[in-house]
Amino acid sequence: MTKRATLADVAAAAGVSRALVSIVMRGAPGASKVTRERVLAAAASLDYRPDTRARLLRSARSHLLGVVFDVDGPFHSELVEALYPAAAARGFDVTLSARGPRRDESEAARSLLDLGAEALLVLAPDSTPEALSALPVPVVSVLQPQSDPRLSSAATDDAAGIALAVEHLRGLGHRRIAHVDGGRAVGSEARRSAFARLAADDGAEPLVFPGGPSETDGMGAARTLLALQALSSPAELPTGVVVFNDDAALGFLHVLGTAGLDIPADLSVVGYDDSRLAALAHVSLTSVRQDPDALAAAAVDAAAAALDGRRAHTLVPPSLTVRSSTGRPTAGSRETRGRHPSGS
Amino acid sequence: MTKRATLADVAAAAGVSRALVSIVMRGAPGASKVTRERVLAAAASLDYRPDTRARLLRSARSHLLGVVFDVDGPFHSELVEALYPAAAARGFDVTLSARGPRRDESEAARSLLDLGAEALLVLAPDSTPEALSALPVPVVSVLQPQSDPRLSSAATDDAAGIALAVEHLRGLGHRRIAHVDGGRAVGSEARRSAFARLAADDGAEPLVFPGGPSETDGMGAARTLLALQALSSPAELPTGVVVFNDDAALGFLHVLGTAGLDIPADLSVVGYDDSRLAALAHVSLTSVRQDPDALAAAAVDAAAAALDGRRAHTLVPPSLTVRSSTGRPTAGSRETRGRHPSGS
DNA sequence: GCAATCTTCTAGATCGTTCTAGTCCGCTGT
DNA sequence: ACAGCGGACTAGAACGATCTAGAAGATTGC
Repeated sequence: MTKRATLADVAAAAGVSRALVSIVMRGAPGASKVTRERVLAAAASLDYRPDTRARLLRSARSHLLGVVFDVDGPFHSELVEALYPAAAARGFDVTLSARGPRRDESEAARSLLDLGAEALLVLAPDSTPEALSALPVPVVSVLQPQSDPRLSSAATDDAAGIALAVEHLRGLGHRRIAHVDGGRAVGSEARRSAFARLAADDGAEPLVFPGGPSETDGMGAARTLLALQALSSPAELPTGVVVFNDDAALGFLHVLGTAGLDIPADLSVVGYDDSRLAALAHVSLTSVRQDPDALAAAAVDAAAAALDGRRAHTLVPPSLTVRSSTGRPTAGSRETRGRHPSGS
Repeated sequence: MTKRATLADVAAAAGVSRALVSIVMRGAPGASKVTRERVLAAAASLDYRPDTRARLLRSARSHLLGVVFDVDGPFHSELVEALYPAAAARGFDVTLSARGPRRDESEAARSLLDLGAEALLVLAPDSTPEALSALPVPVVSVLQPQSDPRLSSAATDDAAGIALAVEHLRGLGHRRIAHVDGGRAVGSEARRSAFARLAADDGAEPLVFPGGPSETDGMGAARTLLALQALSSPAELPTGVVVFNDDAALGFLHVLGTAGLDIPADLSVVGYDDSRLAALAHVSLTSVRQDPDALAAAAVDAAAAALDGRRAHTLVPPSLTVRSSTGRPTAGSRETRGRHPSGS
């Protein structure tokens, strides 16, 4: 377990000063081509790696991005992984801090600041814009758009995502399309109002069921739908549903499945996030997919811009992953089999 | 955006030297009670927080633990969250680095070393023991037991976990119990041999289906079982199955469910990890639960011991979360309904 | 031929801590 | 009375990098 090499070691090996080695390692101007190569060779032979701690301590710019994420937030894992190459490509390092039931956002943020992060990327922040902008470094709200001029943001265009889902269903022939919303969850309002706008464009009354971000919320919405089904005429019932996210969609599907509905023959369901869950064979949920690489690039760019004093608010277009929870509506299929078939 | 306070600021405010403030902040001996309180009051009024970078740079012991985890590894998220309080209780800070399809273990480890981590906790390492022990700091293998004397480890007692599952099934009245193994996945060998030992104790031939860690692997094992079912007499078929992990169990359940089997009437299934998946209402899988707090505490203790030159190898007992994928065997239920009922 | 300029390089200060090696002071024991 | 001791405190070096200011040598301008 030998000690790691320092700038001074490399300098001695190459026969130059420490300052010059620093210049070469940073790729800064001020070194001739030949010495540059000599220094790099010496560094390589000593297996030199700059010490992040010392670099952070001294330099005004630390080039370290702090990322606050949820340990099991939907889509967070894909995004975190995409952030590493995106940051590296722009000359940043990345350090992570997890938020969770036992560790809140401000605590996670503080520990990143102590490590010297010069900007923070907060994935789906749950603090207020005031609290975020009070931090002593620029903050980028990722996955949640922000209008606050003191913050930056990089998020998916939720209106476009809802539109993709609705247009997919319309293209399949669905005419009555409902939305199960996200309650008071982050992003719920944007998706709900986008849905309402689309329905209005079509001249229809928007059909929105109250929901939420969790499986349980989806199950509640499904029970509401079943109750409605017992009262209304089939022509008024939706044949396609866009659910707030995959978790809720899963609960929604579960209740309808045990009630005997056939998916997608009786009802087409679209989720949101294209999470691991949606891809399971057992679930196979058509879902709106957010683009992790584009979001990561936009987030890092926003951080870089914020460090130069400019605020950026980027919206990234989503795509749609079609699986087997959506299909053409089969008119009247429910009547032929009775309203509450007791599937077992 | 005012600059953050330093030791010197606190020292000036309290009318003492920087060194004494340092002593007080670290809780080190060498300060009288009255000045200690005066310094703490000054620090609080200035909202002083020690700068991790400078502290790391100067002190031999950095008290920083680096954690390498999988962005979507089963159980990793729970464990990561449990690590924060466990480390804090022992005077360590935690910093994370994600491993994933696009970022390998050694790269993740290197970035932690550059930040000054004095020991590494690697969750379910995929490098060889040689590679891990070649790192210049102590390494703790978490979730995977190690026999290598150069490493430490903190893992769940897989033999006990398999025993819990098997005994649960036996207690329900199951006599023929099978295992779907994890193929070449981490931990598969331990669980398979534990299962074989239990079967041998019972005087039975161990019934092991080749599987793997993924949903697809579980689906394959289920098809093997269905093929066997078409050939054998019912008395020879298993009524209970212990699957390598929850992901595989999910695929296993999916194929059997679409083939018309009733779970748990026809077959009881136990998973492993008690992941978020298992808890979904849609799945409701009985599963072996690993204890995140106990594992986190053992892992941090192992790191602390390793820093003192001692190696520790801890096994933590698991528990069983019983859900609705297991129940009493209903003798002959399959015969009365035919072998391949076409459920829909 | 001499000053001005550019390029290449270096010495030394600096970031905010911790650590080492003291100083100062009051107390004790003989 | 004086060495010895331990508790409270401090000055200044150190950690490993970056940054500022400036020196040495080559090149250019007039």
